[in-house]
Amino acid sequence: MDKYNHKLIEAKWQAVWEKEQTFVAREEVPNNHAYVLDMFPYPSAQGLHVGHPEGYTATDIYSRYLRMRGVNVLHPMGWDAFGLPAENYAIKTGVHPRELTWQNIDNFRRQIKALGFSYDWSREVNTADPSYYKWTQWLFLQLYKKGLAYRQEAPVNWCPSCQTVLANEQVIDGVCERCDSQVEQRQMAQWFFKTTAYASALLKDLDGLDWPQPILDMQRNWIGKSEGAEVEFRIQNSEFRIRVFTTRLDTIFGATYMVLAPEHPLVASLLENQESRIKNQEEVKKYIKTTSQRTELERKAEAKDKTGVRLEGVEAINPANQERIPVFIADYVLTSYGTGAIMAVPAHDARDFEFAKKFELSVKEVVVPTQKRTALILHGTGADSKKNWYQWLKTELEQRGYQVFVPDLPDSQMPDLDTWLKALEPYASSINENSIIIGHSLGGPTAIQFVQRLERSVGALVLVAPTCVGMDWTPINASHSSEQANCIRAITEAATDWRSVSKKIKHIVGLFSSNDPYIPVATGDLYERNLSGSYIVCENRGHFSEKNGEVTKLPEFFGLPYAEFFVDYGTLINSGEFNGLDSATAVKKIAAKIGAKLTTQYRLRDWLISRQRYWGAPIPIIYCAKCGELPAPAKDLPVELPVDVDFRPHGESPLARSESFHNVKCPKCGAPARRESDTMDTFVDSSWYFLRYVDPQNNQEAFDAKKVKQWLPVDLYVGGAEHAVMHLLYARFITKALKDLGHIGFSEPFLKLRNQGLILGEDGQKMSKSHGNVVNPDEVVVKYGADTLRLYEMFLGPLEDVKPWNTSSIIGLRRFLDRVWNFVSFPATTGNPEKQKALDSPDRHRGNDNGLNAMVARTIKKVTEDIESFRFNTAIASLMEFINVMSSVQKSDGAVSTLLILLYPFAPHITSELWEQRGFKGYIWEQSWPGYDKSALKSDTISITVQVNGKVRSSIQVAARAKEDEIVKAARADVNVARHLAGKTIVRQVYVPGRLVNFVVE
RNA sequence: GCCGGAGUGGCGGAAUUGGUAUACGCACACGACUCAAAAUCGUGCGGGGAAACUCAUGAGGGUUCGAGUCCCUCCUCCGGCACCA
Repeated sequence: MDKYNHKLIEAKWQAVWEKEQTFVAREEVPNNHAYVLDMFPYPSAQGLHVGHPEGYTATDIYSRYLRMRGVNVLHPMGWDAFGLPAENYAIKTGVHPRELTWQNIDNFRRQIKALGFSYDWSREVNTADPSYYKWTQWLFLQLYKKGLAYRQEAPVNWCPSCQTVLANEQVIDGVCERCDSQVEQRQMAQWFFKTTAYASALLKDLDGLDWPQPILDMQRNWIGKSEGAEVEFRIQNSEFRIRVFTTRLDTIFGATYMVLAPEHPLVASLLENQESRIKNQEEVKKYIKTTSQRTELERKAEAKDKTGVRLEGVEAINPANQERIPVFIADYVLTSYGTGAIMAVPAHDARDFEFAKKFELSVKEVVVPTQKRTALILHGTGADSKKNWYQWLKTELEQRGYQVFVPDLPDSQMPDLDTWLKALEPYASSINENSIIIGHSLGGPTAIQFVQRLERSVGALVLVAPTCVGMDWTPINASHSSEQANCIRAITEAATDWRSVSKKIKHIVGLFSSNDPYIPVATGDLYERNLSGSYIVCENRGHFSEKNGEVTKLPEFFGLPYAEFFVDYGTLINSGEFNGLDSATAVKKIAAKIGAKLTTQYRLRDWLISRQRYWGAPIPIIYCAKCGELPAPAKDLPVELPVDVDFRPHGESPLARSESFHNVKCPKCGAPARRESDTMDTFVDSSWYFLRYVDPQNNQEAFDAKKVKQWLPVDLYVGGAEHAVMHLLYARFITKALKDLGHIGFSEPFLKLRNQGLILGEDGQKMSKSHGNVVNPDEVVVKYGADTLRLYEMFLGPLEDVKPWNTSSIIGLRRFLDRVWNFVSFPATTGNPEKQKALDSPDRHRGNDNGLNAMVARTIKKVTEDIESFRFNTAIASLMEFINVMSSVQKSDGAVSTLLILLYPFAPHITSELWEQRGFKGYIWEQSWPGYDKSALKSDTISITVQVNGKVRSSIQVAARAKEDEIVKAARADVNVARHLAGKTIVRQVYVPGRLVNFVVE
């Protein structure tokens, strides 16, 4: 028998498959078929890299497996052949994109075929071929007819380097996805597909898809649904109205100002209109000018710093409470979302709060947490302070929805912390993360000690004027009474202990009079914490003052739970008749009362498909001076790309400079007209290619509806997660549009989606030319063979994980195949008695094994389940175990043929060869997938783990049918177990059937 | 900042979904074969300990007879989104 020669074998079987058309999908087979699809590649000049075969191998394994289960599988491959790189390369070198692309495709096809994938090559498609893009243009016209394709002047993302328009999705951090140049804004007439028309369906139908959760999340995020209401605010003394969209109608009573986007048309109207009497016209105009000059990127960079200008003299009327509120323009409000105007509720929105802080606007709290907020007031010593300030504070807080506790602390002149803390114990259960603890004077240090003992954290701690009348805070000396000394010590220690409680307190507020001489004592660490910005210290700046022990004014923010703003839903306050309602109910009732319309907004925008490039499918539209914009007649399709075109970028479409292309007769009146010179985004090509595969040669229609009905939707789609939003969203959109047009009968193209994870370079970085860490699969195929590469890529780890390539590990998979080769090739005369014994021994391998049959059955089960759930790495591991155990024992033909069949989907060449060499009947791919005898899995004896107090002490062999009491008895008899039980009392025993016994002893 | 995902030997990764942590592979060490090397085969391989044992799944708590797996707090890394009202 020869050695395993992968080169000969792989060439041989690939030729057989090609000659016998083994993998051509059969249309005549009525039922039981599956469509298994890979994301087709862009045929780049670099050729295949090792990332491509990862997904292709996964679908190939699955396809071959399904075929052995009798399923008729459609498994096609093609080329996403239009696109910028070929055109950019052409600009640099002068090689025509078509020439380059066709060359690249040949290279890709050769590389892919060398890996032995079971594609039905008779269905290959190429999106850059006129026979394909004819139907891309047809698709465009279908959408056009339905009003789903439209042309509009729009600000577009313009890449000055690529000289083209980019979709929002193609602008990453303000720079071009492909060339990293800074993207500019330009006004241009552009073609759009109306993806927004399907926003709700695109969102809703995600529910029924078997897709990876992260992809579903990203799509939901991208569509960005928000439910809310549209409300009109009147402008005082004027006919103008400001229409706003809000998701928080429940907070409308807290709307203390309004903001319009600077580009909002109403702003221009107000400026023109004398009646509106904007007093600061110049300032407003200047602001509008500066914002318009700033690029998207600059706006984002300065996002933190809110800017804006008040429209002096303009006031809006809050329809909820008729209050007159100021109106601003500010660029933190975007024209492109909602109505381009907002009602600002600083108490319940972070951005509004920031803006309000900067412009010193009032903050009005109207929603509080539904869970009752609690406050604990710890007064200092002396009845006076109790009487004076806390009564008032209590009332204030109660009006803000708090439940206020004022523990009756022993009223002594000097604090006794232990006694105080004891008195506080009953209140501990009422304190949660929404609570405020207020410590006045000596209540401060007490509060700190109290928090320290709490198990939960606290919302806010407010320290009020930690003074103690008549005491001298200089270091303790002889003049202090012992009580005074204790007092000083308590406060100082509490202040020192600050760090230990700081993590349990979300916000800390210190209220001191500015001339308080004792601040440093109690707040040394407080100031330090202030630097990190997580609390506020209000020195007495009008927020609060304490005169003769009497509080005269509370800071405004005192009413808020602990943060500056509260964004959650809750219960309404300060909202007139709606007080006490929960947010959700309030929205409905307020809407009814003020006549607001409940609506839904989406973040999703229409899909801009125009590209001012050559290498794409021309948009089939004709412009006639008389008849206007007309679709190209169907009989004229395809509108072919002219070959002799100067495709160097000039900022207009290269096609515009091709006379032969550009000049055309009007299909309606025959007068001279011109063609649209833009081409379509390549994502249009790829959003319907899965339909073309079922009928790739059809030149009468895009696809035969019957064939589509037979094969679609796609049963399994595998590709990279980088297509999470764009490609997958566009393909879903096109599918829905085609359904509504009556061309197909389903609304979701891909029922089941799986992602392959990125394969990183050996250095753990993304493979790229610049890192010099790209691995070319060709080298691996030459050295180790396609089967080894396929196995290696699958064995690397879970399909969806990101994982680094490691060339030195490949050898392990090759060794495995060598062992398979030897195992099958050499006659089964030399069984190793030791191994045979081990195999028959019941405790081999985690127990449960009574020999060869069980091993075979277990492997069939494992491999089958793993293929079904895409865990190819562990399937291979179990095949390795199988070989390891069996390679030196007597083997039956049955075991050998089973091994070959199980391995075939992963390594089709070597298994096909061994099947033939061994003299088994037919071809291996004609065999059916093995089932297994469930009873073979069962063993006569089982292994039971014995634990004492949860620690493993032994493992015992018992008969599979042994009863609990027998097993327990056997377990206790075990020497090692007995030793751990000796002299102890068993207080409990846990028996998990078939697995373990645990004795709990004392 | 927000939304996802992940942290297990020197490395890639397993773990029946709460039940013997480290399967399988790489690397490494030793042995056999060989004049020798490679290849192959065999043995060993988380830390500590002579052993009994004991400590280990990013950190700290919790639930449980029992936690890599469940809950809470935190740290780190990766991916996506980002003024979306």
